[in-house]
Amino acid sequence: MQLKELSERTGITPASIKYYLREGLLPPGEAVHATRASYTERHIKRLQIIQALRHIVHLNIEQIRGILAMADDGAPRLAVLAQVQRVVLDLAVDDGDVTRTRAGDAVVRLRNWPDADSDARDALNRHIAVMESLGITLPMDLLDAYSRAVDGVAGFDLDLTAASTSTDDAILTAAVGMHMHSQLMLKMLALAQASHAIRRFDSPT
Amino acid sequence: MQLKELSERTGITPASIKYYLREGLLPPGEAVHATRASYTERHIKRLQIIQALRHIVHLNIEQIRGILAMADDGAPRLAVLAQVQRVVLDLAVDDGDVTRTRAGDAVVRLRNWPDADSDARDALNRHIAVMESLGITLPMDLLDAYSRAVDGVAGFDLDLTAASTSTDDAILTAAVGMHMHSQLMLKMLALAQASHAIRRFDSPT
DNA sequence: CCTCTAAGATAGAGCCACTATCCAATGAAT
DNA sequence: ATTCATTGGATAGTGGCTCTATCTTAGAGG
Repeated sequence: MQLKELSERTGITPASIKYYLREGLLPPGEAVHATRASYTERHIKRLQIIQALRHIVHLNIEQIRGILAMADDGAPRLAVLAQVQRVVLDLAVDDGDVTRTRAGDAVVRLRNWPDADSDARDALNRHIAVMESLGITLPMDLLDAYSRAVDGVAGFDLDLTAASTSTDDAILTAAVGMHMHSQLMLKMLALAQASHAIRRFDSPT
Repeated sequence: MQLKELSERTGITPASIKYYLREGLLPPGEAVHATRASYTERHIKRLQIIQALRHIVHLNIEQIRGILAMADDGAPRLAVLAQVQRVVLDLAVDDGDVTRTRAGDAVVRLRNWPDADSDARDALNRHIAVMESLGITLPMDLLDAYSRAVDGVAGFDLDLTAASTSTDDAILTAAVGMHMHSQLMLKMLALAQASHAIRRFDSPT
């Protein structure tokens, strides 16, 4: 198919598609000749992934390019997914001068996780430290409950990504899944807080 | 104190402070006379809140104004905190045409939460529906584990916000707390996934 | 031959959160 | 008394980001 059809089938304007081509997010179509290119179903899928990463997960163009470039360079799937994690966790965040805790390490031991991925563990340690420095204490039994919940879902998510036929699919599943779980937590927390507030202030039993 | 000192003590440029004044995020200082105004500690605190809501929670100016305007209008603290929730949950999100589930209601029953806040419950129902529509299934025992974890922290957070001496403090605690918990979940999930992946692919026991 | 569409290049638009400049007014410092 | 610093108020400009539009050249199919 050519550009126009690609645009119609994805709902993305030709101008935007050209932009994504320029930015290297979308691989060029096969050049039939100098002024005609042909695109495939893979391009449609790729555009859907770009849309999801942009507008659901809220990544910027550069972050998306970094992930997709790895995939296009034929990097092993696990490496690509590690990159997805790194970007979604936003490891570039500057935590400043908080004194680290080792609470994350404790979680790893508690859950009996193999502690190889130091990126994610460091991110967790840093994050817990930041929360503590903000006066949000995290007792071990809370970390226990969180990690237990997350332990269950991780195996399942892994099945999902492993079942993905293409690396592109795996990227989408992983990124959207992480984001959605985090948002789910936000919504549950809100509901829990609202419920507790009602119980505490509205019913002086 | 006057503007210059306010700027020095918060590290925010006078130009930005004027901008926040213009946008109605920061109440004007008490006018000593036509060309001199005096600011108080409250203004310092307010600026810190604005910074946190902007750069940690990533709210935009309009969202911040909506929240702070309620506080300045003397709205009851619970109403202001409900607004904080609404904004952080981003209820404006357009979920489109997913068929709702009642899984959120089930969670409410399971946890024995009083089901008065329909905003948060609707948000949860919608979110679960969106996840299901994306192929992310959420078995009841996962929702059980999530909600159990969150149930514990909600009471504690409520203590924190209740202990806040000012509504401004309560806003800060609530907004930053919600955001931080959600990010914590993201980081734990990443670590769990990494651990599962290692266990599955690196040790073919 | 005429029209459609392509690639490629470049420029412009629109939003957002600042940031800078200019002004008249005015108390404070010397 | 005069100079200086600073204010409120107004207005305009900047920089980053994601598109969006225009223009050119060129080939293909009807």
